[in-house]
Amino acid sequence: MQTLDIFSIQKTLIANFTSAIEPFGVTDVAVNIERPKDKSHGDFSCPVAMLLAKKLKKQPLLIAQEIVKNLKFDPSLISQVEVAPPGFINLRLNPPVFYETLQQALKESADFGKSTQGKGEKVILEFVSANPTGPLNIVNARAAALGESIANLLMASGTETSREYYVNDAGVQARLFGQSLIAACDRLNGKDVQAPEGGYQGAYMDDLAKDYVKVSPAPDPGEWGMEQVLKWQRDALLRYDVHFENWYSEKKLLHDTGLVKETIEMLKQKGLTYEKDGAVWIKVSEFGAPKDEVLVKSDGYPAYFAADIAYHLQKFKRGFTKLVDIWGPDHHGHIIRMKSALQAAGAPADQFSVIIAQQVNLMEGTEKVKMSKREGKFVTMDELLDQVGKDAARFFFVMRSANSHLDFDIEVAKKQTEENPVFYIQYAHARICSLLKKCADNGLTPSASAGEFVSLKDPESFLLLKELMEYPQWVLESGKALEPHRLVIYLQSLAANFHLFYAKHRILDAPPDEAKARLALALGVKVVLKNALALLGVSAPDQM
RNA sequence: GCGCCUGUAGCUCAACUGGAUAGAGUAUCUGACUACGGAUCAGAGGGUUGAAGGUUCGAAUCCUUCCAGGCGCACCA
Repeated sequence: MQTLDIFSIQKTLIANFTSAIEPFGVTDVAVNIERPKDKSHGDFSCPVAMLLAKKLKKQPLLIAQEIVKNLKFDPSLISQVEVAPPGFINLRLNPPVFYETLQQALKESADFGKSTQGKGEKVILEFVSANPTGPLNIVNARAAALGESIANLLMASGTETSREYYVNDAGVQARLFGQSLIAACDRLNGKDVQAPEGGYQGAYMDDLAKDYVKVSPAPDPGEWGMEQVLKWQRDALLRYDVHFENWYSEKKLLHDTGLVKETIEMLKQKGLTYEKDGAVWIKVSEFGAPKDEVLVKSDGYPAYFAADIAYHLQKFKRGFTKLVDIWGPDHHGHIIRMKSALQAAGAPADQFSVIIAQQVNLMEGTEKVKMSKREGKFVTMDELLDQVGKDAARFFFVMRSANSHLDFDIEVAKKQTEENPVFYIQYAHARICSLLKKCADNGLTPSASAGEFVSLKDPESFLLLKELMEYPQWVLESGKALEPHRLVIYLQSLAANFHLFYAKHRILDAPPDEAKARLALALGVKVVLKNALALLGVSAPDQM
């Protein structure tokens, strides 16, 4: 018998349905197997009859009944087929299938959930990419948590993925930053100077100045300062358990190599540019952008946009088939511009997508925390980590979809109580660990093979068995959709179902066969809790 | 003015991308250990999915028009 997992089961079912609808002669309908929202409807559901209804101009319910007549299932796989209004065909799995997948989960352990279902694409995920002119802030922290989790999900499903941090170390920023640092040094010496217009000021600049004056001979203030700030950022991200394969320097890799100039030249040759008011413009408005943009400023320097186009074209040239960027809410207007530019340059623009990590409101209870730089109230990622810790921070940021404007309640995140959703899940894990230990002390060990699980017959056990079986699919889908919050929803449900199972069924003093089977189920839950939390960057403690 | 995002239970958010009776957490109220971790479990109340139309077997989801909030619309990055 071949290995039995959620993917192969679904594949089989789709094949079964596809041949069952062949007699209808409709070819352009894709068979789709869903999880019913209401668990009482069964384990799988197929809405294909409703899709056919339109084409055949017949009642979906009647079509569903006809399909069922044509359906031929392997009886060891499917134990029940039902038609439900308005035309769903619902299926139930044969119980041994669940036992089989639990055995699989226990065997694979830390590898359970990994698959090769997502292989084929080569994804580059660019995120955080904050200017190296100051510490990382809250939105950066959100982007970091999202990016890292998405990368983990993609890789777990076999998608080749690279994480990249684009370092904006060129242009006006660098100059301004250097000047600001000099101004800070002057302030150290008692002079009353401000940072230049649009420059950088704040306690961290003064700290930087104190270190800068100690370095001799004095290096270029802009370059030196940015290196220091980058180091802060790296350290903060490391502390946050966020890693990058590559830090891509705008200056070194795009400007110094002449890539930006080449790109501008290429765009010119394609006839995509024109001159106006002493500047070079790119005709992105012909490709969907609301207006044209400046490529080369009238002072002769390339505009930021030019470097950004070069950078993204380069990503394709480096062999990536899919480009995903995570940007802050203030950049959503750039999406259409970038897409237009890529399209104009002849790149596959639909393979470029942007996730907007929406604004974060820091809350303390019902009160909004003022994000005043001067007061320094948790404006930086480091300060947030000091306050709530890595687990809560990572969890809270991926708990909601990137699109929602997030209220981050520091009070709740700090709490070590049931109000805090992280602890609910971690508690389930710790509880299982403690249970396993206690059982081991009493000479009880979990059973390990499918045949020994037959005593798991109650609805609570089946709920868990089913959820365990579905786990690899949740990993795949959350990754594909670039939405880690889906995995959080899954986790909360798994933890809740375990607590329910635990409250209802005794393990230690059950008859040995039952006890060992239940213990195996608990172990399966523990394995998945730990694996899933790891993908989100949250620890799974053995005790709390 | 134009564009993007958001609007769902008192509050914070889901809803597998058009599917079945719109679900969780929290807050409120009520119940459950002489027992493997009560950081838990069970139950109750709570909804015109911002509003009005439209599309179809079927809409929180799609199209149109409004309303409200946020963010963009630089030869800044």
